[in-house]
Amino acid sequence: MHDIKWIRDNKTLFDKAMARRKLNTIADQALEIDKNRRDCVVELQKLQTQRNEASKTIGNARANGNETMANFSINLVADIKKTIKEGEVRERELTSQLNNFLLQLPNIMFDDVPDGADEDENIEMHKVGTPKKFDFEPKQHFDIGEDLGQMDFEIAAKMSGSRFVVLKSDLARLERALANFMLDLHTQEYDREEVVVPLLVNDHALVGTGQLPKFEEDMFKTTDGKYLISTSEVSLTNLVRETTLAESDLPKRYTSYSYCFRSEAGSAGRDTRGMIRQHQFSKVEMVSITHPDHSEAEQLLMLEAAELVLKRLDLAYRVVKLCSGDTGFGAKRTFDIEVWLPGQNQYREISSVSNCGDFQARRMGAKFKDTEGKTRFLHTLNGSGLAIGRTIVAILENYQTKNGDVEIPKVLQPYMGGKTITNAKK
RNA sequence: GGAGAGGUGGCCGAGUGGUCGAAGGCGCACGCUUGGAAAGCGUGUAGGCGGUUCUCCCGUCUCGUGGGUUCGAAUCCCAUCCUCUCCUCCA
Repeated sequence: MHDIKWIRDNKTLFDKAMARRKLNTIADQALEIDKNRRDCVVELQKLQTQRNEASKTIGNARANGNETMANFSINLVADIKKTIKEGEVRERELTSQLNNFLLQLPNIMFDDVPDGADEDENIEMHKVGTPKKFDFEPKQHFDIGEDLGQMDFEIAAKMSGSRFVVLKSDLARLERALANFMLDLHTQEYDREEVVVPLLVNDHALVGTGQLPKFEEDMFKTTDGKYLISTSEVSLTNLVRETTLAESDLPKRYTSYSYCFRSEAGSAGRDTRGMIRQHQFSKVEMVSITHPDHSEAEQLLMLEAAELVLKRLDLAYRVVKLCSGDTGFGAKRTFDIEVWLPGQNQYREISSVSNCGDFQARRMGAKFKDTEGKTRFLHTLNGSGLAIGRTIVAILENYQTKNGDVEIPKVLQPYMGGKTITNAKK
C-alpha cells in the first residue's frame, strides 16, 4: 500500500511508476478522494472543537451555579452533535473509499527492473551448469514417475479432480528428503528460524501480503470465510503484523516447509499434464524482515541461498530478472530461478525471490523503532527455497537413466537411504 | 457444543462516570556516577489523522471493533470479533 502523503508530494513520479504497471491517471483519482476526505476532516474537527469547548462550559457553569448558561450550552452541544454524526459517517466512507482504492494499486518497481510485456522480456542474469546431454531421448517427469509406478494422476483425479497427484514409495520419500535437505541448509547455513505456520488464514492476513483484495479468485476459500494459503510467504510475513520491533531485533529470517494451495483460475490449458502446476504443492519458503537500508543486500543473500540448493543438487539453472510485465503485484523487484528440464528441453521456474520494500509492511502495520526513536515501516522479502514439486520434476528428468531408473543426487542420499529409485515390481 | 473470565501504550499492568492519553514497572534513549562496565540516581519515551509560520507548535481521534446511554465513558448498556479457564468432544 502506498503512502497518500507521498503521492501528494510526488504526483508525477507516482504516475510514472504506475504507468509501468499499465495504470494511468492514478494520482489524480487518489488525490481527489484524498481532497474530499481532508476537507471533511477539517470540517469535522472544527465541530468537535466547538463541542468540546461547549462541554467544558457546561461543567464550569454548573460549578458556578449558572444554570442558564449551562442549559444554553447543553442545547448548543445537542445541535453540534447531530452535525458531527453526519460528518463522522462521511469521513468513514471517504476513508474506506481511499483505502480500498490504494489497496488495489501494485507496488512501485525499482528503476533497474526492465520494461517489458511478459516473461519473454525477462532478462537473463547468469547461467550455472550446463544442460545435461543424454544418449537417449529423455522422458518427461510424468512418464518417468508413472513408469516407476510411484506417481499416480488417475487415482488423484478420482478423489480430488484434476491438478492433483499421488506420490508413493521413494517418490513420496523424496518429497520428505528434499524438505529436510532444504530446511537444514537454510537453518544451518543461513541462520533462518524454522517455523510451522497455519495453512488457513483470515482475510486480513491476505490483505497484508497483497493477495487480497485483488486476487481472490486465485485462492481457495472455506465456508467460514478463511483461505488456504497460496504460499507460506503469507503466514511467515504475517508473523510481524501489527508489531513494532526494536532495530536490534533485525533482521528476522524465517523458513518454513508447507503446503500451498492455488485455484489456478485463469490457467486453464497450461501445464495440464504432470506436476508442474497443481492445486496443492509443497514448498520451502524463506521470508526476511529487514531494516529499509538492508533489504537490497538481503534479496541477494536470499537468491544466493536458493541457488545453493540447486548447486548442491547439481542441477543446471539460470537466473532471470523479471521485467515489469511479469513482476508480481507486491514486488519492487523479482529474480526467478529457472531449472533445466531435459524432458521439456527448456528452463522452468523453480524459485522466485522478491523484495517488497515497505509495501506489505504498510498493509499490515509492521514497524520498528530506529535508533533515533522514530517509528518506521519494515521491509519484507520472500523467496522459494525451493518449490518441492518442481524440484522432484527436475530431479526425475535430470537424473533419469536409460533403463527408467532415477539416480539420487549425492546430497540427498543420506536422506533417502539409497542411491537409486527403481520400479520394484519390474 | 456448554459455563465462566478477559481484551488498556514496545511489553507487563493499575484504573468501574468528569482536569485519564491514561498510575506503576519493564524495556529503550540521554545525562550523572565509574579507570571501564554493572548497579544506582535523574530526565525523557504511545499511535493514527489533519492543520501549520513544517526538525517547533496546534487541533482531533484512539483503552479489540461497531452501536447506545450521558452535558461528559477506558469506566455503564447492547452487539460483534478474538483470547484464556473449566466441562464435553477429539487427532
